Amino acid sequence: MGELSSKLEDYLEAILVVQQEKKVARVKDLAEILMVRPPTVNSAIKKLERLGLVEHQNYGYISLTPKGEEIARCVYERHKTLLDFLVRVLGVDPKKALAQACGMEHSINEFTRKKIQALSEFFACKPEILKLWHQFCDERKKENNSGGGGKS
Amino acid sequence: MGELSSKLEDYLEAILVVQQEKKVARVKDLAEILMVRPPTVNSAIKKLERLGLVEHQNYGYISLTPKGEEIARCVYERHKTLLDFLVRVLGVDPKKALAQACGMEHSINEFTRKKIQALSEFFACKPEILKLWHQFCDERKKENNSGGGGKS
DNA sequence: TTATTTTTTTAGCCTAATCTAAAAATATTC
DNA sequence: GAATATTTTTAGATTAGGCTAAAAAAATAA
Repeated sequence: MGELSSKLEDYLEAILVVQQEKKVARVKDLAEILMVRPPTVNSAIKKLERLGLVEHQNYGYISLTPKGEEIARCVYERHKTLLDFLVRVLGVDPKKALAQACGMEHSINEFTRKKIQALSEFFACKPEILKLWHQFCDERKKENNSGGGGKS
Repeated sequence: MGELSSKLEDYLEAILVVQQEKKVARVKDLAEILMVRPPTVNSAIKKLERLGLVEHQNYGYISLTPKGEEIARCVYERHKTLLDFLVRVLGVDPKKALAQACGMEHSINEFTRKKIQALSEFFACKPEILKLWHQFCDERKKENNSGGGGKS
């Protein structure tokens, strides 16, 4: 009855993502995007079935129950919000941002997610402020590059 | 030779924090702040010892090696940066922010940490912009409160 | 339709991280 | 300094999440 683990959240999210791309999700697809072996997917799916979050008959497709889909969507929203913030506001390299968003997406609550999304939109709506923010970063970079040039 | 798990990072960070508060860290202290039982601390400490990150003689105090302290400081910096950002920029309740920072602190790299810190400082340095950001949030809140008053 | 390939499942093993119960060491109190 | 209390350690169990190897089912090709 406790909280769903972040691993199981990952499986739900992956089912949602695969469904969006290929209509239906299979064990193989989940194994690929989560980078685990098929038997690992199998046992995770069984757990999620017991929890009433996915449906799956043997050798068949995997689908989300309404409750499972709700959770999957929450995780996915957090993922998108964080990725967007990292890339667009903080200027993190998209590949590196992806890994970091995947890590963080299990830790934030809905209040925080909304605030982060609002912050991304704040900068998107106010190009002058976005510019000031970039200038602020550039100045700091310069400061760090001066200071300690060569070896002692 | 792979990466340190986030659990083991937590132990290193906790040793650092306890040392700051009480000069020396003991099993009991770590068990308390990490909310686990003493035998759990014991086996974690043994692993960290094998990895050359802590020093500990039986029934004695626990201390960080230089390498362990370096990692502990990195984790702690990420923790502080995230907590500050959540509370001061996003306005998250400090208690809730703590739990979320503890979750996220294992996922971000140094580039991201610096950027988040810079963003907190950007708002701290520019009170007019901070005000605009708060206004932006307030307006969104109003929009959400209007829209869909009662039940259909 | 039979043979081959692919996918999924089962069975069994492993590691990390936790726990409880009890033993051992250390610290405190009388 | 002996008795008591606290802390740490050991021993052994449990759970989550991963793996490999092999069996079973389904899909594809001949």
